[in-house]
Amino acid sequence: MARPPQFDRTEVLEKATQLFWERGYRGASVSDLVKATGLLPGSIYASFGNKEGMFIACLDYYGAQGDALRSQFESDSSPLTVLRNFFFAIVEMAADGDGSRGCFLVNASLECAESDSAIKSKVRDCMGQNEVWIRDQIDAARQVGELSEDTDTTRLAGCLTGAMFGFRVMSRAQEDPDKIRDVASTTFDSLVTPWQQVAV
Amino acid sequence: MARPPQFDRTEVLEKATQLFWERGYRGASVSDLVKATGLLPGSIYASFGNKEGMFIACLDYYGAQGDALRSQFESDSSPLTVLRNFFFAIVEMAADGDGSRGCFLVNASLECAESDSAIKSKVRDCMGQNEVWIRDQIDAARQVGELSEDTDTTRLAGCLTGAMFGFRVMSRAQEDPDKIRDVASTTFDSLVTPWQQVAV
DNA sequence: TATTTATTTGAATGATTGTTCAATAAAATA
DNA sequence: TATTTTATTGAACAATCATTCAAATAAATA
Repeated sequence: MARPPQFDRTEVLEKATQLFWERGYRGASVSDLVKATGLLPGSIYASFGNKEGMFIACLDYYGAQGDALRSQFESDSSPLTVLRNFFFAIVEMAADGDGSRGCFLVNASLECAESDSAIKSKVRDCMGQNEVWIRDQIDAARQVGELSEDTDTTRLAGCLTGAMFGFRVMSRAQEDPDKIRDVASTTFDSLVTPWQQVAV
Repeated sequence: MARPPQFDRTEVLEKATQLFWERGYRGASVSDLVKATGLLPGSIYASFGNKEGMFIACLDYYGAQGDALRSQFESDSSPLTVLRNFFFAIVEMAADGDGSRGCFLVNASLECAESDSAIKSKVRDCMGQNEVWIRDQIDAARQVGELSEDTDTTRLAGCLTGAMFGFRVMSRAQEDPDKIRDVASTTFDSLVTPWQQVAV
């Protein structure tokens, strides 16, 4: 027997995420959030606790979108294709016009020092999930024989994750889209090709 | 016929850079800067114009240290060795205990949106100088025959720069030092080895 | 319809933000 | 030594910051 929230939580998180993504945690004020989401301060604090709580909710929302994106690529086609498709989907997001925002997680990770511990650990969570998924695809590719048995799957996953961080930085730094595509594809091929082999 | 500044500019820039590097542009307040540098607000504004001016001066200072570091590795030994030594010096800085600050330039680039145009362009300047230097070393290595004539030196320089961005992100994200070393060296080798050849 | 519970409102909070400025101090020239 | 020029001082500025809260509102149960 209570009044339900008037606003659509997803819609609010979407708008808040866009704002934080573009301006950063400290660069977006609560009154900016009020303007962007249409919520008044009281509602924000009732629903998210405080500004940090709202930011973490946005990181969560962004992380969940990452989950959705990744699972969208999963299929019964070859694991290496799944991995490649995902990788280059991210490349396109970075190269695209809106890529100048970079990756919300990477941005948040660099903006916040270790003293913002709640934010940092949420960021690490989401990044970790991504890296584990990548390693899972590599493991699967190895198991199917697309990659050599010698493949150090954890290492390769780490390298690809690092490469993705790299071109997301380039995209926020306003690098030429074609250069981002070029660097990303060259790096992907250089890292993966040595372990590739025809399926058994 | 005027009173000279009382403070050592380099000393002040060093302390301010440390602060901005750890906490970010918006995360470090002017009163934090006052505490860290020992300068009072009036002196800061007389010498640097405003907070943004001081931040840009710090980026400049950091960039100049990069110049110094790079030239420190230049020698008459092989260009590829120069490049490798520089690359792994940065790797060690990232893996080291103090690496949790990441790269000041990368941090600044991600924290600031395009609206912070003066900061953005200073960051791009310094990053550009770094990438050009890397390409110069690769060019030299190609000319000496350490790298194949087919080597696309601009592309390789871009890939190595991107890789360095990547592990600097990992270091700010508090990744395990040994993992950073592993990822960095694997990526370097994967990118460079295919073009390497015995000197003519 | 009356009551309960939660949300929304929007003004007000005190703290902190970046910045200014008149007064003071000190070095260098004349 | 007197004068000029700049640096330093540190209090004060208005603006903005994140946050709070009592009142008003609305849905759901009884």
